Amino acid sequence: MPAASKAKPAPVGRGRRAARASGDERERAILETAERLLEERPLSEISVDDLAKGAGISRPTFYFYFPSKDAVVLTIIDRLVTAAADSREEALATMAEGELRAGLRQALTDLYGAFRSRRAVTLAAAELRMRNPEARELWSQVMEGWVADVTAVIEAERARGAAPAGQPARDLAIALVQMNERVQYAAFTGESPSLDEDRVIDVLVDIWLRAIYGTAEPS
Amino acid sequence: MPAASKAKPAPVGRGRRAARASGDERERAILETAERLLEERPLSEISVDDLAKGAGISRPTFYFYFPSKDAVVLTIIDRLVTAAADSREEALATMAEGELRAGLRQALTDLYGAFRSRRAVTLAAAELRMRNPEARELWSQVMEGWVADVTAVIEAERARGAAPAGQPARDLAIALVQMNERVQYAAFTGESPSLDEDRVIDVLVDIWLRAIYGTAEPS
DNA sequence: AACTTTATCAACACTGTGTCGAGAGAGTCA
DNA sequence: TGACTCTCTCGACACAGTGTTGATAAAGTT
Repeated sequence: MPAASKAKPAPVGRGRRAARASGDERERAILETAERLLEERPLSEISVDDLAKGAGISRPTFYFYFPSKDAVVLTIIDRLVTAAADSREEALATMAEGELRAGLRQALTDLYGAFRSRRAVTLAAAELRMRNPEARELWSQVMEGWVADVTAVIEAERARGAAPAGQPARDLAIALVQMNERVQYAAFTGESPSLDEDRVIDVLVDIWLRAIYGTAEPS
Repeated sequence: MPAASKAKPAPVGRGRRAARASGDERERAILETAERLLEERPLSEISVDDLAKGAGISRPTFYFYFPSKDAVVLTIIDRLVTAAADSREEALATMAEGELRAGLRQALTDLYGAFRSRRAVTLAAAELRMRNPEARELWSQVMEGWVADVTAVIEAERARGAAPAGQPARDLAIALVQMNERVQYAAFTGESPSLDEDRVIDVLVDIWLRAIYGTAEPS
């Protein structure tokens, strides 16, 4: 007996049907085609037919594997989001007690790297979020997780007297996390104005440190 | 002679054809219909037929007035953007020398108000920007203007010794302006996480002041 | 009255989505 | 072996939306 045949816990699937046997191959082909095409052009300019053709099947057959174009992208985003969540947790873990400042830079660098390495998917996620509630929900969870962790860090730093009081920690965290999202997105698209890719981290870290540890007075 | 008939300097028009005589009325009806429908649902769920019906004309007749749905929205955005630019200039003008800190709060408040009062249009602009180069360009100009002014303010404050040195003023300005855009957008949609509408200004002003005037050390 | 301009829309061509129903091929089992 | 059941495939269809064409009406001009 080859390997898994019944022992496949239904890949949960962002609304897509469970896969089986030889069909796995097709499914992978569709996902790979989608990732490839997203490197070339925006999601809105990719049709179901493009995905089907790229995977070597007809358009109706595509619908055997995924209920829509959005579902394909959602599956891809799901992976990115999982990877990003791991990056975040790991980064914040190594950032325990004491050297928070250096740890923060590391955390922002790792997270930035996670999205930059999948730039095309990140941009597709932003596009899909505009019109797809499921994509919105998925992204929302990433942001919530990130905000929750940052809030905890800020509160801990304030509690041990390392950071001065100020706006509610969660409010501060929301604004900072959203700043990162927008600044990174702009750097990826290269729109103008935007930060050069190699300036992003320095600028963001500086603002984070000042927002968390600084006051509004020059020293 | 009624009034203007030939003496109409062709309203430049975001790609739309010049209007005339009784057609002006229709054109206005289309724009008003668009604004009204945008209060109800996202741009992607509004069709050319919806706009035509709302203005009391057939779909082909719509194309006599505007070349596409996007052109209608672009015209609307153009007005918002012009109003926002005025807000910005005015706010920064009253913010001359000295009381920069209070002026900054006023400037952010005014700009926030300009977009909040046209929430539906602001959200449509964000949506259109994703897939329309002209909308991107238009938005880009607003951001550039804003960044240029903020850069000048930061440099002036540093020059007179009121603000400490730090990241290049323009880089700082880009990140701060983009933070505002994202935080305001999130507050408008009410996505989660997002700041409560009445917390937005306090939080943003605090971060701006710390980023510009503060250092990364608690006082 | 002939002519021009503005304004209107039915009918068409086209692109893209998603569904239906008729199979083909592979595996099961009686 | 032959009936049965899966998985997988796709031609043909129905639909929704965009944008164009060409015929025509109504109003203004000469």
